[in-house]
Amino acid sequence: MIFIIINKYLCIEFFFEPMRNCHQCIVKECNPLRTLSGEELKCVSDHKNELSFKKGDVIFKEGMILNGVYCIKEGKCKLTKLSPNGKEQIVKFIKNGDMLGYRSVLGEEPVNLSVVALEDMEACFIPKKDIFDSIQNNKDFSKDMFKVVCHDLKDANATIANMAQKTVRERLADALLFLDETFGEDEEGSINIKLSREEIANVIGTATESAIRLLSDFKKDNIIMLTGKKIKIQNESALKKIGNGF
Amino acid sequence: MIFIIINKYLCIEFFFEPMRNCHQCIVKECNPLRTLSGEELKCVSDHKNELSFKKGDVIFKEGMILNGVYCIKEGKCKLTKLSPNGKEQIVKFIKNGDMLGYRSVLGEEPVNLSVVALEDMEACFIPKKDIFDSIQNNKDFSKDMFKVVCHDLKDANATIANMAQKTVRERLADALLFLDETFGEDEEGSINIKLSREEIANVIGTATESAIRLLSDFKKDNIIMLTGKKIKIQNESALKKIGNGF
DNA sequence: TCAGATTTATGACAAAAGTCATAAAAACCT
DNA sequence: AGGTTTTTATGACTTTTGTCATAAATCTGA
Repeated sequence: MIFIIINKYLCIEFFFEPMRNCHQCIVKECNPLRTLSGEELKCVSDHKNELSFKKGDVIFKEGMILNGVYCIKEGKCKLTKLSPNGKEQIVKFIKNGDMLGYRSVLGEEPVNLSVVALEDMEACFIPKKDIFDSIQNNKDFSKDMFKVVCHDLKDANATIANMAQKTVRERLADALLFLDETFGEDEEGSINIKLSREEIANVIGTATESAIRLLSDFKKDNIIMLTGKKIKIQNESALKKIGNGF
Repeated sequence: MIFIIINKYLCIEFFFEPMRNCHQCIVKECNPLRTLSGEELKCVSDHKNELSFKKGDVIFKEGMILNGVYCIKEGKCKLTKLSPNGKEQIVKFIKNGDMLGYRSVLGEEPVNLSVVALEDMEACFIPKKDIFDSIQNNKDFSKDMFKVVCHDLKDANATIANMAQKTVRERLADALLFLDETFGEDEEGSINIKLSREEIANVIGTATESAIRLLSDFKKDNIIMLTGKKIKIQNESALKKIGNGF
């Protein structure tokens, strides 16, 4: 941001947004975009649209038609599905380096999940034409995209089995380990994502009160430490045992 | 099968297996193979391997490496995932016309599900090289494969939400509607697949006794008719209501 | 900084679902 | 056909989970 001072009473805030280009963006190295040639990347870079989202912003909603995919530079978001009974289920988390919206674009179907920013976010919107062009012309990109979707499908199948077969307590243990693994830990060792108890409940598919109660239980047993929304895992192996049904 | 009669005491049963070729196979029209050119199809046809499975046969098992995909000509099978607690979860059903194993092949990962035949089956095994070649050279095939995987992912996400948010009763109602929709009905209007109560329980993720009890309840309420393993839906709209939480 | 709103926490109770036991029915196998 | 095994069905009981109520803690905005 640059301040242009006109006189002692007037000052224009000038938002200087350098048009960043994809070649310098390290985030692309985390996802299939890494396979693009210089030329292909230039296309993407020219057509992309830089976007910012504030915490709580809805990036897209169930039922919408998407005209491209998002490449997440910064921030985290949740992908949720609304049940007929009105409860929301968190199906997946997306963080910097991930792509978003490819399921809908590649499947040529409307979006089946809603996406809400959990923090302030920076992302690039890439028109679907560029994605389809790259899939057609770049064998490695195509392969990588298949790998991403197939990996999602593998995860989803595992989640189905867990949701169906495990108790809420087991699922909570799994979820805490997953969050720790996925988002890492801050300086103090706490899981690097802030979720409300309600959101935690929506990850494991239970009532908010049940999630709260079980977190309190884990705390009592010195398995985790709770400080506001911060959660720190103290006894990882105990959590793993619980997650596996012991 | 041809009987070659040698003399009045000796008769050779000669299994005459005509090498069927893919061009004449109508099953391919049901899946992405439909997009293949005559030349591409010839490759597949030359390299394919015709296989038969008996009811109960294991087609492949969690953890295996697959060297190709299956195109199902006849019969149904279940895709299951084993939980750490030893219970099996039925994640998906496959029937004639469907492909099988593409998640693993396209994702270049070991198989994450076990597949067991629910009836006698006929299938063709297609080496992965042919699949990858077609993906590279045939834009339509590639698009169709993306659509299939993405659609699976969409379904899986919906299932996660249902498993997490719905009661066992609601899930059973959904499952019956799903089975009816997927496998159709026989002459008498019964759902065209035979599953044990245990398998039904493994679809919805509950104890066998709970599934039995709830089926009995539905029967008492004249929502379904039970004759052995045959299930006939008598009141579809009631099931739909239950599935949506009423 | 304080009032109101939201989130977290906990108790009491109800409902849902699992487990164990047992019996009846069906399927299977020589 | 008859005995054996497996599957289905049901009761009794326990555990898990959800719901409602309420209070404490935390956050938010003028």
